[in-house]
Amino acid sequence: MKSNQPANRSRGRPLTFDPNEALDAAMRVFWLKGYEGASLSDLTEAMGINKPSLYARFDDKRTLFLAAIEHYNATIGAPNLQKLLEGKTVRETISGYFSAINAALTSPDSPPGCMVGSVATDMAGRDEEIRAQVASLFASTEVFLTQRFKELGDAPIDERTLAEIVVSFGQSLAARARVGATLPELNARTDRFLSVILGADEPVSPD
Amino acid sequence: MKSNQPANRSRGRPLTFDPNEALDAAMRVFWLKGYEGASLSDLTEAMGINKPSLYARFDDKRTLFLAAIEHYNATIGAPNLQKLLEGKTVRETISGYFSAINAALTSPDSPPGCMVGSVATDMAGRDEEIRAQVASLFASTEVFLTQRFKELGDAPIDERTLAEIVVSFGQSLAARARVGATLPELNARTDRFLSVILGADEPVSPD
DNA sequence: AGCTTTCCATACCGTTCCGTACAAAAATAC
DNA sequence: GTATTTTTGTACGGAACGGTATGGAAAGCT
Repeated sequence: MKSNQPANRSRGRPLTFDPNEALDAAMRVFWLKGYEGASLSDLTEAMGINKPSLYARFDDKRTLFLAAIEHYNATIGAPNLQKLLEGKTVRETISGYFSAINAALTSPDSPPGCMVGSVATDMAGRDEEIRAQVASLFASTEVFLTQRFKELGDAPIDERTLAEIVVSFGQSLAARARVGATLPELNARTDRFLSVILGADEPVSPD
Repeated sequence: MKSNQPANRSRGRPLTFDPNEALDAAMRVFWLKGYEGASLSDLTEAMGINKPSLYARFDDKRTLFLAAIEHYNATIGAPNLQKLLEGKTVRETISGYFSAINAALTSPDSPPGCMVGSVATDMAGRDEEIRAQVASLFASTEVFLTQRFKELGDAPIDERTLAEIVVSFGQSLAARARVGATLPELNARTDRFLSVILGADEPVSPD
């Protein structure tokens, strides 16, 4: 991983922007417009910087995209996964997980759907490094869920299979959100799914 | 729908290309490269025509993309749906359906994954007409499965819910194929899914 | 044949693309 | 204060972008 850091960070003209905020803005542009659909003008405008600053900090457009995927995982994917630690039963855990990702997928503050599940997965078809990165994210998500289900101990079926099915359903929710499904629709779909997988119980949506 | 047909098709210089084959070639370019990632040069080269011919027959790039989605549905999506008519039980039907789409998703003759589920769904986030078109395809697929399950009569759960879950799982298979999953991997995932949804029985994969 | 219709190939249009050169600006170091 | 380091804004390249004008080529019609 090539580093673009200066030799002495304390000297020289200070940055006029927060690199993390700029990366967050870039992530949202890619999330909405896709990789090729996001122009450098789109990016620099949203990031509030000029092109030389972008290149000095993030090398080039493709490297910035890779960083944006990591940033998405760090700021959105991982926090959703942390919801898995709250429930005390498999049902509570899965329900809380879906509740969190459904809200994220339909947040009015963000582009629709999942950046990894739609934009990066599309891009995975034509870029080997991104393909491997996204495949790794999918796989590690399933590993994480499998581990959590085993810790909880009350899964009605094989934990890995349950994790596969839960992650798979989550991916389909992302696709639905991308094509316009609302939060209540996603929650209703989730409730029906849970009823089939785990048997009838309290729904995700409180109404 | 604006038509670009000539007034008298029998007169004048004949076409030197098959419009349907050209559309098929364009579909594959979009399928691999995405909408913005597919340049007119990419398209015309794959279609074997020049730009004026493309514009005379398909209006412009975006209209060609819409036509490519329809072509995908007609040549790949619909034939897979027809597999639903072959089985005599819900299990046979679902198993045959997944067997067909898993093969399509990993065909060495095509780009990986599903054009609608990856490329068009990504694009749906930034183009209202495409969003509506893809949402309609998703919805009608679920309607078709629901109807078929009701005809078969042996669904163990509510037919619409089963259709939702089956289509959702199919979408996740498409995402997995896009990021590199092989046919055996998809079939294995499918077998585990079917065991949970419908109970243990013969697997999709014969080995 | 000559006319009309349609299509093809080249060449071109203005714009936007990604990326960079350059010099002024703003900070620390001495 | 002067030198050094780093970032900033502007301005610019060469290439590729989506799209089109134009003139010739290839067919049917009369």
